[in-house]
Amino acid sequence: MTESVLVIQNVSDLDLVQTLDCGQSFRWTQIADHSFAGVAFGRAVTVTLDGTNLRIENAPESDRALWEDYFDLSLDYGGIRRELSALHPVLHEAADYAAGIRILRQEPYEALCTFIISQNNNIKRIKGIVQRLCESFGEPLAGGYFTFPTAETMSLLSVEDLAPLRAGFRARYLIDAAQKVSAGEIDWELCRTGDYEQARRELMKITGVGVKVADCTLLFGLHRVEAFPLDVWMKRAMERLFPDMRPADFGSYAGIAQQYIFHFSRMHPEMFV
DNA sequence: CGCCAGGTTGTCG
DNA sequence: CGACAACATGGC
Repeated sequence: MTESVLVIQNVSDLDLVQTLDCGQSFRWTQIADHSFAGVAFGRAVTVTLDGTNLRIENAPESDRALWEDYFDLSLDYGGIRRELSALHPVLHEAADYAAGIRILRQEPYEALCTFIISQNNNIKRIKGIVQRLCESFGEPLAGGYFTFPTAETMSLLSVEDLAPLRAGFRARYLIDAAQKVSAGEIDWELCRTGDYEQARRELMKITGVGVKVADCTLLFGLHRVEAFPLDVWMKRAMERLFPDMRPADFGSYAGIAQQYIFHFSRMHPEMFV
């Protein structure tokens, strides 16, 4: 079998562990120090960072733009980090600590579903449910991987069909999301480019999607980098580390600041005891 | 065994 | 509005 390798050169501000294992995507498995295996856009690949070379195995040259886009390589994270660091000394510290995080440009429906699953749940178990969802209803790929199931496929399922996932009370939310998305009731273009509050309300038409799941979907699925999702970690961090800051104070790249703070906080739980 | 997890919903005051 | 229990499941 022929193995195609795509190499993207001169990549900066990227740490695969920080980016792929920081709770924005639940589809990647670490297989070596700087190497992950996973699926995005229906393509199963292995990604490895050798210095400033990002190697993507099992990817044809024609997918170069797709992977550059997925890892958000056209955005100047160094510049954004300097801008954010000037806002607050603790944000400066968090940004330095998490400097290798990039906001992935995931598929909107996949981001929506995985963050529906994330509610009142832990990352380990979220990954398990997502994996069972793909194995059960996605399309098989080489190497034992599976695509993320489409909204159309999932819209034909019932809550009982999802029982093997052990998603609990979230199962009916997934079905509602699949039905509304497949029926065209969710305007992705509005979510991507419309007024932020309107985009939020668009997603909150789905049962089980509140403010936080909407914010995560907009940030990780539609690259609305002004989104500032507030989960339990972020609420603690805002109280303890940024008592003088409001979410709006973080500006148009608030979502990137949010990821820096989220990762920094999660890696330093002793700060919140 | 009890607490908690990248929350949302429904209900009650 | 704001507070608060219920919701399934399983890791620790």
